[in-house]
Order: sequence, then structure tokens, then C-alpha cells
Amino acid sequence: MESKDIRAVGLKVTLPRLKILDMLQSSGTKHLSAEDVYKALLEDGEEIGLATVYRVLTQFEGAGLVNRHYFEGGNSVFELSQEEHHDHILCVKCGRVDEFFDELIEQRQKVIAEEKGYQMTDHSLYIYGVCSDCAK
Amino acid sequence: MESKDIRAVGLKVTLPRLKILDMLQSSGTKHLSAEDVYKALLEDGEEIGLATVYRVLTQFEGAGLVNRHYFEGGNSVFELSQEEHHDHILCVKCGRVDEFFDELIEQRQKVIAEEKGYQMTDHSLYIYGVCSDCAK
DNA sequence: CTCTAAATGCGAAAGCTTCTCATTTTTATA
DNA sequence: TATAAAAATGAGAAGCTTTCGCATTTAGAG
Ligand SMILES: [Mn+2]
Ligand SMILES: [Mn+2]
Ligand SMILES: [Zn+2]
Ligand SMILES: [Zn+2]
Repeated sequence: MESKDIRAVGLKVTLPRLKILDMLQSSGTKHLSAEDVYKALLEDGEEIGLATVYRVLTQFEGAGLVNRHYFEGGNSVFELSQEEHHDHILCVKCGRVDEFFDELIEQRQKVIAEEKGYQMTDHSLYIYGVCSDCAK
Repeated sequence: MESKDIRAVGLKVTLPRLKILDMLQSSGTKHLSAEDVYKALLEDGEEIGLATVYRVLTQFEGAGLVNRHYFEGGNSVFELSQEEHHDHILCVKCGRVDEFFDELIEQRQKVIAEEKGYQMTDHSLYIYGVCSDCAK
């Protein structure tokens, strides 16, 4: 079923690629680091090297199948591409991640890029804070 | 002159700290990586270790003297704190960095944090694009 | 000027990510 | 189905940025 997606983006259908895509789809967590994916596969008894996980995720990103985010500080995380773009709000205490989309912000960004003479290609917006659970 | 600032934030006035603060103030470039600062000091004939540069910049950040930004992918960059907060728009071709402030975006972020039940502590917004020079 | 706590410089080490290359797998073709 | 060329994989080495550990130096209080 996922082999379609992989073939569609011009990649050979290999076991590692299937398993990694599967993991992204079935994992309860939406935002996974390469290490997360690697460990989860290990637990499932899959013998897939960490280098392969990085390689495949990077290829998936290039193919538009997944999006990569550089959350503050540490490692980057991956998530399956959604139909609609969204940004993130993260808890600095527990690491919880929520998503949002704000048309107004999107518009303003375009205007700003234009004003500054840039052809916008991308943007990243992260709001950091303390989630309701962590605020006690 | 800068010794005031350093003392004011409760740090001993040492030569490395003075030189590093000086470099941030006098450099033509506003956004410098630790490596940038280190190399620039070397060229000025200063014998300051890279570890010290990192340590001092981190201390300056903690003291509110400088701000640290995690530009996509690579290393983080530092800049002297300004009176007013601002965000960044970067050229993906030449690395140029411009700054902007948008009240509307700031507002919306607060509203979103509230809606999601977060007490916002911080946020980072980077717009990526091709600058007018690079668009030829 | 002396003394102690703090800061520095150096190299080692950590953490994440990419690279190298011998081996295995995919898939086009016969 | 068998064969072969091209591509992908796994394991470890290596790259990069950043931090640590510790012996030595320095700031600044008394
Ligand atoms: Mn997301
Ligand atoms: Mn700036
Ligand atoms: Zn939380
Ligand atoms: Zn440019």
C-alpha cells in the first residue's frame, strides 16, 4: 500500500523504506527524530541501520513525503507531510508538541517577504511555552 | 566602556569578555557564530580559546546581553540584544539576513498560545527566501 | 600586595549527522 | 525464472558543532 507512495516519488521499494514509512504512519507520536524511528524499528525486531534511517528520511523529505523540523537546540524531527501546512507550539517543560495554522500570520509573512524584496520559499515558526499540564 | 555592561550583569570583567563584547559591537556583521567571533579575534591577534568564546557567549545570553538564534541546519548565531524584539528573514542563496518586526504576528502568536493553553515564553520565526540580489 | 574564587585554554569527549565502502537487494531484461 | 547492472544497505569511521575536565592563570576583595 505504501509501496505506491515510494514508487511514485521515484524511489526503489525496499524493505527499509517500507518499514520506515510504516513507522511514521503507525506511530502514536507524530514528530519523530531519526533516533526515535531507529529505536522503534529495533523494538519491532527490524534490522535497519541508523545511517539508513537518516538516508531514507532525507530522501523522503526531498521527495516531499515527510517534513523535517529543527526544534530548538537538539536534533531534528520528521513527520509525514500533511495536505495543509502547519506550524508548531512546544512545551519547554515536557516536550509536548501541538500544531496550529493561522491564515493571518501566513498572509503577513508573504507581505513582509515582499516588502523586504525576498521571494519567499519557506518559513518556520515555533512558539515555546508551558503547556496547561505543566503549568499544574 | 563595555566593562559597565559586563559588571552590571554580575560577571567579572576579564579580557576575553571585553574582547568578545567588543567584537559583537564593532563587527560589520550583526549575526555571528561562535566560530565567527573566534576567528575574528584570532585575526586581531587575540589569544582566546574557542571554548571560552562559547562559554562567554552563553553567559552573555543568560545575562540578556546577547540573543542566540538557531538558523536552519547549521550552527547558532549570536547578536547583541536590541531594545526591541525582532524576527529574521534569510536568503537561502547568499546567507544574507534581514530583520523585521510585525505587531500583527506578535499579537496572533499570543492569541494562539492562549487558545492552545500555553503560557508563551518565547517564539522564533524565520522566513526563508531568495533576496533581490540573488534573484538577479 | 596577598589570597581565594572564578575564569581561561587546551585537549578530550559528547551528540547528531553524514560519509565510505564492501555486501546485499532490487528490478530490468533475456 | 535466471542474469546482470545499478542502486540501496549496514557498520563503522569521520565530520561538525558544542560542552567538559582540569591544570594554570587572573580578577578583585581585603
Ligand atoms: Mn507537525
Ligand atoms: Mn537580528
Ligand atoms: Zn508540558
Ligand atoms: Zn541572497
